[in-house]
Amino acid sequence: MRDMKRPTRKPAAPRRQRTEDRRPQIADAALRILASKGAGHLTAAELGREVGIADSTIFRHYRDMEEVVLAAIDRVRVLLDETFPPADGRPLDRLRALFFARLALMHQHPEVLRLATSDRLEQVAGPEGARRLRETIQQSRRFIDACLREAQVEGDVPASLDLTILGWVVRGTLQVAVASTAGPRPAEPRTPEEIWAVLEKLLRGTRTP
Amino acid sequence: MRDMKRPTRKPAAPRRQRTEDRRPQIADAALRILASKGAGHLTAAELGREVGIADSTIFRHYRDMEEVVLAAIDRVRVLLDETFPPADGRPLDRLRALFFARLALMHQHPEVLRLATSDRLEQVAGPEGARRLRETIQQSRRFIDACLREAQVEGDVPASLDLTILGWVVRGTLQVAVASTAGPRPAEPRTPEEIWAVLEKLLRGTRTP
Amino acid sequence: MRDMKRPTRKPAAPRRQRTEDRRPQIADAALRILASKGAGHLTAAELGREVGIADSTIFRHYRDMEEVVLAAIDRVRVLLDETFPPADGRPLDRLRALFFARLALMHQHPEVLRLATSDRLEQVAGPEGARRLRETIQQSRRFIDACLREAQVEGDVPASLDLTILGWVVRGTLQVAVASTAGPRPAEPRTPEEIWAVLEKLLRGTRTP
Amino acid sequence: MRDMKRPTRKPAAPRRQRTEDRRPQIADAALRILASKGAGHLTAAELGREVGIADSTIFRHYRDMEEVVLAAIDRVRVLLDETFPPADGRPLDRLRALFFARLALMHQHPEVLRLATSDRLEQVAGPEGARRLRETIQQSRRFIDACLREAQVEGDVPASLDLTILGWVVRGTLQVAVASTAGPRPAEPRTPEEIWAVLEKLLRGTRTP
DNA sequence: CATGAATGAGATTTCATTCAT
DNA sequence: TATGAATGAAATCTCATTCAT
Repeated sequence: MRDMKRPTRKPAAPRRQRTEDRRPQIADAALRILASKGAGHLTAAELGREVGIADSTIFRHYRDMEEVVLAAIDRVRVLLDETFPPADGRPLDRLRALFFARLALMHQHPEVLRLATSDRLEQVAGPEGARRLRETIQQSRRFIDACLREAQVEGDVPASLDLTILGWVVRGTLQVAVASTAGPRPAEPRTPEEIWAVLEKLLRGTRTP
Repeated sequence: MRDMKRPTRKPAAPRRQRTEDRRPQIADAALRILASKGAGHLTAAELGREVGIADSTIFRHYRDMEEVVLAAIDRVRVLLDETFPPADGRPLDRLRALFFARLALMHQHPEVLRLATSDRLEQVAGPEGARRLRETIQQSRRFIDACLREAQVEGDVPASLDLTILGWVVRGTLQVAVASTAGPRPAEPRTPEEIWAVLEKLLRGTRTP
Repeated sequence: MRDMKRPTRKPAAPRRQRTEDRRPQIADAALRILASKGAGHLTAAELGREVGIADSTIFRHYRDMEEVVLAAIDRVRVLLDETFPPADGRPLDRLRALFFARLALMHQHPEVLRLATSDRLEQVAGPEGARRLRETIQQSRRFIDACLREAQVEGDVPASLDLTILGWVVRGTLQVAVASTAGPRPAEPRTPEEIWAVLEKLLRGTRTP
Repeated sequence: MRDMKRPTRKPAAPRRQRTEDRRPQIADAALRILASKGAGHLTAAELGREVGIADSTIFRHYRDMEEVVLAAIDRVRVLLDETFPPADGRPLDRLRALFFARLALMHQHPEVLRLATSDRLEQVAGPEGARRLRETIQQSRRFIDACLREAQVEGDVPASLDLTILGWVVRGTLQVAVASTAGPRPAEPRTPEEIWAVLEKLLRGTRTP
């Protein structure tokens, strides 16, 4: 009710498309709504409006709303998966690559940011969605921890520091950095290079004798 | 009135309490629900069930649901406010004090964690709630930045490192640490001392000559 | 909800009064609300506010809201009853007296107007209230018809005219006159004398040879 | 969505009709309820029962209850508009035509009577409905006044009589006549001809020299 | 006598979902 | 494939009324 006038009508996508084409359209629309208006606005009606079809048509392509959310989550998972760099090279370089790829992804797809950090989505997505989301997050965690472990072995990062906690530092920094630089116009923009430079110095040890 | 049909009224049994007592009970229940089930489950019915009163009774104590959420937010704000240490002492000590206080708070009140990090609560809380929440978050940011700035001036933290980004590191670490150690049974528990030790070493510079 | 702010607090009548005193206060308040805001706003809460007591206190003095409305109706009935002039004198004079008394009453108690003409009140008041209301209206009808009948007998009004229809003319004129001159600031005010003059001329026959 | 619990959905049996058909059905039902049971009973549930659809279905065809009432009012307005006779002919003839048309309308559509005379509908209808209703009433007033003014000019009605008050007489008579002859079984039925005959004689002046 | 707390019924409205066309 | 009509469940909120204090 609050915001009743929504004149943004999509350009009326060509009618009658195949399910194979509609499904990603709907999942993307869900992602967009999730990002711009929040889970509370992700309704069949809103979704239909965004895609340019009737709300009831959603259910020709997905069994129910839960499936739609699941599909949206899976799109995020794919995008996030693509940010994992190849397993070769020096560990801190791999970590930097992930860092850059994540920041870039969040800039191109701010929707993903919301999904990835929204701890509440779990409840929207139901148990299955939560599971998949957790899985993806675990994957990131494992990748980061592996990099750090190797970096300690190779002496790039002081071996005296608790690995788990180092992982928290890296993940936390990434989270806040993404949240602080994505979005319409960040208050204090920093380039990925600047951010990584600081983080790498911290990890390597910054004190010169 | 309207209809004049007055069917069986139940004897209205249970507890009677004063509004002064009920209001915090309701606000706390809201916080608990928010934490355990998410904003989507924060309904008057659920709230009533949690408190042990009828859903309609909620509205004797709060004008509407928005006011309930606002009250819940304010409880969080008070708790968070209390974690700011006095402004004296060395900057990194002040930072550590905040760090410990926040971790302790989140252990005692895991609900707060959810609220404080839920980016979507804004939509639940409405514009006013969002404003208050942002205000509190800004406050933390400013406190941390001030500590880091002083620490740089005093030479505890390398002056060459970008202050803003350092702030992201600290806030991020705190966020992830809280999320990783609060909750029912954390996978890899760490004491606040351990966490802070790592973070402080990173900030001071860990490389020995 | 629409109009939430109602700063008009009554001067806080002395607390603790006897039922005998409270009952008329409540009935009058009901009348006032009915007049100013309509039947839809006649709620126990509003009533309590108007009287200066709690809503639940209403039910110490009246069994339920229906009784309150009934009491309000009875107050109107009393007021209307007092407008019936004595049965002596010439019939058109008696009619004029009623006319004047009714107009005066409606000016002093505009609430009455609303009640008396609100055909819908019947539904608010329930069957009993409707009955009493009809009774009062019947009384007026009979009085007017009696006057007109005698006037015809005495030759003041042409005997050729249908008595029933003449009654409709008189009652209709009275109704519209009251509605048009009562109220805050009537668009085209007329004095009772002016109104009656026209009506009497019509009844007596205005055509001069 | 929110909860994902999807209990037994009934097979959703009865009639399917187009919105174009449903809207007038609903508006008419509203009119009927308004007439028979009063504004207090005009609820979505009652409306649905009257039309034969679920209450929630109302809101597929009208945005909210206010729109329903507005639609009902507009139906009345159309019906009343159609009772205005063409502007030619002698003024008293035009007046008689309106008189007859109104009486006929009220016999065919007794609901209209209630709406047209319900002074409290304004609160049910909201400001916009009240405005439209007032507009229609003004229109009648102006038409009647114009007829009377011309009739005075042409000498059909004594010029000495106050025009405004004459208008009140005519409108009042029409109101009471309608109320007295419409409805299930009027106590003292009169034909439109009989009613008009009396009124016209009064207006023209009945006294023979 | 007075009140504040409590409540069940019901009103409006939203929403996911089904079904006939 | 697409849709509009229909629906039951649930959410928010109002209100008359009861009861313990």
